[in-house]
Amino acid sequence: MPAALISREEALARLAEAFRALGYEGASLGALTEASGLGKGSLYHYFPGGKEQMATEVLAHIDAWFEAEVYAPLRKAEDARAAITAMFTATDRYFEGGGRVCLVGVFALDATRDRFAAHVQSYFARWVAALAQALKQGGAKKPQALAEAAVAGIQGALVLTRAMDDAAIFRRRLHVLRSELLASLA
Amino acid sequence: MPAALISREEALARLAEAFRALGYEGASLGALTEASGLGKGSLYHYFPGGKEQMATEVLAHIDAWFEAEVYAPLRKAEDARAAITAMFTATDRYFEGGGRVCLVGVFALDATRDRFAAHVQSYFARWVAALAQALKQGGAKKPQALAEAAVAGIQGALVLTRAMDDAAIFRRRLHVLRSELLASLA
DNA sequence: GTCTATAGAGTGATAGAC
DNA sequence: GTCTATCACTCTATAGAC
Repeated sequence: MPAALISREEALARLAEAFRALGYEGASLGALTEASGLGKGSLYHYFPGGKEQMATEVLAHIDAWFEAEVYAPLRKAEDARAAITAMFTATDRYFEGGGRVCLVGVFALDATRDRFAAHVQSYFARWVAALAQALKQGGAKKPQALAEAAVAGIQGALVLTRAMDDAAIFRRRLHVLRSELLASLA
Repeated sequence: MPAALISREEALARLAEAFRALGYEGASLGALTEASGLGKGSLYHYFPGGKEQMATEVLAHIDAWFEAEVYAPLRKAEDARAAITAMFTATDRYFEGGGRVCLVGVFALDATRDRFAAHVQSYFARWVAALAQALKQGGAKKPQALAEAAVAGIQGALVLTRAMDDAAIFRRRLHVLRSELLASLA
């Protein structure tokens, strides 16, 4: 059969949303087949490693997106102010103004973390490091601490937003975090 | 059997740790029986509503602890500085310096939230409100925003700490958040 | 005929309920 | 401990492209 109704790429994006909403344990294969729009056969054809492979590839996909859209621009930033502003724009877009939760954060909190510990750790470590580098380049005094505060702040904002089911919290928090970082620049 | 080896209270505390570590979906009844130290029969004797009742009672237990140790002291604070310092001490103790994760935060992030939405929302809303009241009483300028930032900051610190498996992150973040709140007081 | 993509009934194991 | 539902996963069957 030549023309698949749903591409592997599209299936991966849909799987990501399912894992994001349900968590790793909560995402049953039934839910994943339904979300992906693929039959069980197709799913296992694409992902012979099963659920774990699906999650691993979803994490890799997210990682690649952040690497290209967030980490790399921060690292090679010449204008720290612009780079940091761009990071918040990308972050807001990615998390859909708080309507979407961080899959890596979800995986980090429960026992799923142990299974994907390397992915989870790398995602956050590289985010903090890239942001710290941009802050340092911009002349901030404590770049590492500021970067840690901002990344933690974003994750906390997602938790609070989801808990209260109020996207305004996310917007408010992002705005404040951005202002604080920009104010720290020389 | 007349004398239970494990009290209902003790069982509840152990169930809380299991839910905390595994998430709601991830906590199988097998894991819960093992964690509780009770047989399956005793578990259902104590919690006829099954897994959902266990989680509900665990949430209520956590809620009561925070109400007594954190929210109430903040609300009736005469000395805002002392009350806020006490909040951070209690928070650090409760989360064991970052070695323990926030069960309500874990529940908030995945589909579990829908099941316990009222508990989850109330927990965070009351924390933010109580802290905002203490800040206001202490003469802070934007108590609501500051309180939101602090509670989100604590949750984010827990996510980052667990993701990086580094308790130093939690200590650093709590210290900074406390300093910021204290600095905001008149 | 072979290969890739598909669907879905069927597998044993284990879940949660009681 | 027993029940049934559901789990992750396998397998067979089938379709069309080459």
